[in-house]
Amino acid sequence: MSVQHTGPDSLLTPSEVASLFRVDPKTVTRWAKAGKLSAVRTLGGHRRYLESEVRDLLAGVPRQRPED
Amino acid sequence: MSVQHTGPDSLLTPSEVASLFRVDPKTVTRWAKAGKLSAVRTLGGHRRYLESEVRDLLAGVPRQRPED
DNA sequence: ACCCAATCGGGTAATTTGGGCG
DNA sequence: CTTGTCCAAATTACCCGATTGG
Repeated sequence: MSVQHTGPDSLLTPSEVASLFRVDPKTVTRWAKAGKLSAVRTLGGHRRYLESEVRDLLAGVPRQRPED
Repeated sequence: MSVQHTGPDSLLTPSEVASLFRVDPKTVTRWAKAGKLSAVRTLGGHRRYLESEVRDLLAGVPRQRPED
């Protein structure tokens, strides 16, 4: 039996994230490129986003920023 | 004499790998055919993947590529 | 031997990527 | 500076019937 890890990092596709934010998928890509959103890459280069992080962002939770 | 392996060689099914990457199981098959992912074959021809390798790939660890 | 979900194959739509432009 | 759109190329998703796994 395998135990579920503490961090269930379910992934979202670009279009799914885009729909949640009511934005074009390309915009989500820009956020990832800008480091505003962390992304996992498929072996083909497509991005998958952490659902937990997206939910936090949608809820208005500010992302951990490098010290100013 | 020991036949000890250097690492845990637990195997994952195509659908398990697909879930981890949030892709279709067929896509995982293409990765294997493309040599991006090493696969073990069952006697019936079904593929099984190395958990350790999959975890490395998910973490962004580039695969050791055959010499060009 | 039976059941049924999963994984073969192939083929064809739908997404995604990246760059550049407005 | 951020977002939306156009384009071509690459990657991925869904369709089928047949075989395999447990």
